[in-house]
Parts: sequence; structure tokens; C-alpha cells
Amino acid sequence: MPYRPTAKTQARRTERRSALLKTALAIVTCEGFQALTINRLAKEAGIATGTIYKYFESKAQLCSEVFRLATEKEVEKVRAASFPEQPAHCRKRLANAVTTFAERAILGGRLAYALIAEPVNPMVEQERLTYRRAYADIFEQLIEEAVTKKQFPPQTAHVSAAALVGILSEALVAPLARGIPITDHNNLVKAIKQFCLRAVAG
Amino acid sequence: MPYRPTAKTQARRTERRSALLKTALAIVTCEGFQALTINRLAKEAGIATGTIYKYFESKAQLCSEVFRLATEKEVEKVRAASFPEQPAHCRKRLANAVTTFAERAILGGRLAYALIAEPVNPMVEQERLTYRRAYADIFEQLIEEAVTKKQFPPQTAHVSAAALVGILSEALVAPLARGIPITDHNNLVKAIKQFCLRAVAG
DNA sequence: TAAAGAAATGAATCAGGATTCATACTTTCA
DNA sequence: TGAAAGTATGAATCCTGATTCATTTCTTTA
Repeated sequence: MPYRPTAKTQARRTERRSALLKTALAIVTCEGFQALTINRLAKEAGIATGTIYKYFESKAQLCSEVFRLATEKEVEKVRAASFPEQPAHCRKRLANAVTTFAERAILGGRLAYALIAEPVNPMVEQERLTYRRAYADIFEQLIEEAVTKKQFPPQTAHVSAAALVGILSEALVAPLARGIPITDHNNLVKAIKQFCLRAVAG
Repeated sequence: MPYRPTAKTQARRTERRSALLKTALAIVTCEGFQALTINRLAKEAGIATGTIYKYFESKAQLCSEVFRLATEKEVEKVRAASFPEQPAHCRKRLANAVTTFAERAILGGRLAYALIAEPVNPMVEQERLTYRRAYADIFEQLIEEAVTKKQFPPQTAHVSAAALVGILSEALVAPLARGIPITDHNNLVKAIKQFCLRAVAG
């Protein structure tokens, strides 16, 4: 009974899968989810259309994974800024978290737009929800801690957290969506930071 | 040379067009843009598929008009709250504007979600951009006035305005998008209002 | 090397809607 | 009333991509 998958083939399989994800992410980074089709991905990866389906259940699943791949690192950075090793005043931590998000989004450019605002099909939208939720959870935890410590004024933490996500999305991406390039990064980030601090930390 | 359209037929035409819009809006209100198809609209309106195209260039145009129809009144209400007949302190005006938006969105329910957050095709997304922009413009004008009058602290008005739009969208619609019905209207609106006032009016 | 299971191939198929168009019906007015 | 022009019909067509699957190509092991 010859041939069963071996470590070597398994490895190749795994590798190819992540190569596919990387290629897909590259497409999304340059041209958004709208440009990510199975045919295009296959062509760019140099394999046949049908082969994609050996690696991914469906396009929906592929998109979700691409979204997560693009997102995980970002969320981690914001979490790290919000809950640093070194103890710090909550106000400072919030400022860092917001700045981290904003600066990375601006550097990300087209990708940030794809993740935050590009019109996408429902399955990707679902993933986006999860992503926003991840940020909101971080902010909520931070705000609750700060309110308990009397560092922030009393407020409804989950509303404030959602609001912060909204602020960041809209203030950063509205210009991108309108095709206005962000020219003055520093001032924009500063304005957003100040707004968030006033809103949450009083 | 018999028959040219007459006032009567013109009137019927106009009437039927707006009836179509109303029917389309009803569909969107109940089930979102995703449910608005030409076939369905035709069936509900009791006319043939092709006839729709006698009244609307394309589905894109139809959607845009539906969006506008749903939106115009809302924007007007917020504008009226922001710039009332009776002079009022800017803080109060902002509070009213925000409350107006929030309460109407909550009452709107499914429609609010469709207008603010439902995944839609690019043409509707374009209209949505215009809609957000309309709110942002109102807020921006109000904030600028308030800053000039020293009623609000100095800030970058257009960033604050975009941020307000973001807050309202996310704080109101994030729960809806997750399918969580909003149970405690009053507290939610209050929390949002307080957040906005802290953020903008200090 | 041969047999057998795994993987890859890519043209064909499917799906969901928008859009078209040849045909039939209405309205106007001489 | 009948010819001319406008309007409505809805089945057929088109479009865009995702998804399938019969066939071919690899890999492995006896």
C-alpha cells in the first residue's frame, strides 16, 4: 500500500499555504479585497485555479484568514501600548495606544483602507467586525481600569470604547476614502490624540 | 402626428417613479440593501422587471436615490438641531444634534444599520460617503463657530467633526451589527451625548 | 519499477442578479 | 376609428466570479 503523505510533503503543503496567504495579502495591500479573486491569486501564485481549493475551503475562508493575517500584528501593537510592561498612567497609555493605531494606519495606506473601510462582501465584513471588536475590547479594559483608579472620569466604558474605534476609523480613513492623501501626518495624529484624550480622560 | 405625452401621462409617470422609490425604501427598511433586487422590486410594485429600467438608468442609480431619500430628512433634522432658529449656546446645540441623530437612528432600527454599516456595493458606498460628509460638514461648521466664540476649546474642527461621525456610527451601530438589540435606549443616548460633549466641548 | 494514493490541473459548470429587446398593449389625436 | 408614438412585458441573455471534477502528474513504498 504505497504512498502516504510524509513529513516532507506536509511541510511543503504548509509552506505553500502560507505562501498563498502572503500572495493574497500582497494583492489586498496593493489593490484591496475587491481585487482578490481566486483566478488572480492562482495566476500570481503560479498554480491552477482548482488548487486553491485544496488549501482553502472557500473564498470566504481565504478572505477571513487574509484579514486576520493583516490584522493580528496591528492589534497586538495596540494592546502592547495599552498594557505596557512598565507601569504608566492610564492617560499616557491611552495616548500611546491611539497614536500607535493612527501612525500605523497612515503608514499602511491602502491596506488600512481595505481593513477599515473598503466595501467588502459580508463574509469579510464579519471578520472586520471581529477586528473592531478586538480594539474595542482593549480600549474598554483600559478605560475600566482608569475609571476604577479615578484617573478618568466616570463613563460607560463600552460606549467609550466603541466610540474610540469609531473616531479612529472615521478620522483616519474618511480622507483616504475620499481619495485625499493625508499630507500632514503629524498634525493629524496629534489632533486625533487630543480629541481622544479630551473625550475619555477629560 | 398622433400622441405626444400629455400632462396626465407625465403626472402618472412621476407618481409611479416615486411610488417605486417608496417601495424600494420599504424593502431596504425591512431587510437592507442586500434584499433590494430589481426583480423583487418589480414584483412588489406589481410591474414587469424591464419597466423598472424605464424609470431608472440602472440599479446603481436606483440605490443612490433610495439612499438619498432615506437620508435627506435625517440630515435636515440634525442640521436644524445644530442651527436652530432660537439662538442657543453651542454646547446645547451640539447636544441636541447628537441626541437627534442617536434617537432617530435607534428608532430607525434596521434602516439605520443599512444606512450606516451594512455592506453594500461600491455605488451605494459612494452615496454613503456623501451622507457622512453631510453630517461632518454640519458638525464642522458648528465646532468652528463655537471655537471662534470661545465656547469650545481650540481644536482641529474637521478632525473633530469626522470623529463625531465615527462615534455616532460605531457606538450606535456596532451593537446592531452584532445583532445585539439595543435595550436601554435612554442610557445609551445619554452615554453617547456625554462622550461627545466631553470630547468636543471639553 | 509498478501500483496506489495524493495533488494539481484548468476547462466547464454553476449561481445570482442585472440588463436587454422583440413583442404586445395604451394613449393620443386627426 | 386608425395610424403613430409611447409604455410595459418578462423570458432570454449577459456578466462576473466562485466552484467542481474528470483527467493528468507526482510521490511513496514494496
